[in-house]
Amino acid sequence: MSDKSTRDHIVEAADQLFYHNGFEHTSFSDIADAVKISRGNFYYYFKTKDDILEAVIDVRLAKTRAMLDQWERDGRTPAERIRSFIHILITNRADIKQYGCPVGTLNAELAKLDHGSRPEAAALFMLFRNWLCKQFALLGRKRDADALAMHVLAMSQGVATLANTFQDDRFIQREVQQMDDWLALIADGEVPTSRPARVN
Amino acid sequence: MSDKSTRDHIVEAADQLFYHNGFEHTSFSDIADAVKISRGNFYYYFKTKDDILEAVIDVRLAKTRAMLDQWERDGRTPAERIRSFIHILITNRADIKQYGCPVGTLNAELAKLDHGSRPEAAALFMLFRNWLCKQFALLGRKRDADALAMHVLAMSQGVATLANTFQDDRFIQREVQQMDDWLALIADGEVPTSRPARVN
DNA sequence: TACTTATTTGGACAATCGTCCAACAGGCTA
DNA sequence: TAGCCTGTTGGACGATTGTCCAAATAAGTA
Repeated sequence: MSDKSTRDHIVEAADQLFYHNGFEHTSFSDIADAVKISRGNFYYYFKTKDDILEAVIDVRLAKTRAMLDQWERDGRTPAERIRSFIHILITNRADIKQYGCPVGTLNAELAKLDHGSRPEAAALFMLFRNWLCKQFALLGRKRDADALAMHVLAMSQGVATLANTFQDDRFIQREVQQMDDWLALIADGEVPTSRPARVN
Repeated sequence: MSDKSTRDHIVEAADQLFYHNGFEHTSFSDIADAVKISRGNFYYYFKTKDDILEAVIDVRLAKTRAMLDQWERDGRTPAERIRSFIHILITNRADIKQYGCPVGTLNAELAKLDHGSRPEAAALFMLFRNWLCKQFALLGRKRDADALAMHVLAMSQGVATLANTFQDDRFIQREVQQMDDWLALIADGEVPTSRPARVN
């Protein structure tokens, strides 16, 4: 039918450019230059720029699902799996320092543009939220699993935002360390529901 | 010399539009329509769009300084003052739900645009950081005051980002409650330096 | 009153945006 | 070979962008 490589190259380049420079700030010409095709060729694969965004989000959704599945196979305990999530901050710290969190910044931009693909971008967050929720439930925190998932998500977002603004690596390291310690307490059942630890 | 009201109206309208729709997505025409002046009149007060951004940031810096000074006068204890900061999330929850944090989203956008005013936007964050740092020092946490300040900033940013994405009010309420409890522990000297609480 | 300065107007400008298409190249089948 | 399908090209299009200015108006001074 169709040679998928060109379409894939477009989506791949758009994905990176949207992350690095933002969706609106990225033009057709920018993507065309990156893929080294003519500007007119886009219309053969995508009707509008918004269609490219949808394709990019779809790819990100698929990649995220694959990553979460992999973590579920690799991590022997729920705590280990949650730790895998937290440690993306370390793994991707170079990119985060330069461009922030790809999920958070995309959602923030689409909110300002009042863009039609906001729900799909939010689904990206929902993927992590539900996965984390599941892991906390397995940890025996069924009652407040979602609250804990949101808490971890919020921390990660905040750390990414500040690391980006202040261009600070060690801040990431420090906050991840704290989250690891916090997670260990949760895993040991030492933190009361929905409340911070209280010293006896 | 010059009637400042027109200039002030421009900056005021630009401030709001930049927050609601983003800097790049806001055009001269948008601002002109809001202020009800002709598009050409901008050049009398500002040479470029970037100059308007600088003016907007300057106003935000001044307003923020005034707010922090006020909190310092009102709050009788450092803990009360820090609580004032945390509770912006509640006070401004309607705007945060719709547009996110004005400081965080501006910094995120300028980072992607690789904009020249990034440092000035970061100074907006620095204002909060230094003020919080001072309050934690007064609380007797001189050694890790800045780390605690960054931690509070990060939490606030993460909460704002997720509240915006998920359009969730109660999430803000819940996280603020947790931060209040955490702050109370810090104020009572019950949380070890740079580490989460450890149950005996 | 006249003259000067301060402010505002509406449109010109070059560039860029997303969109769209007629023409063309290359490979495959008949 | 001739015809057809799949991909690709480069540029036209109307709209919009930020910038800039000559002219008109308002305000203030002599």
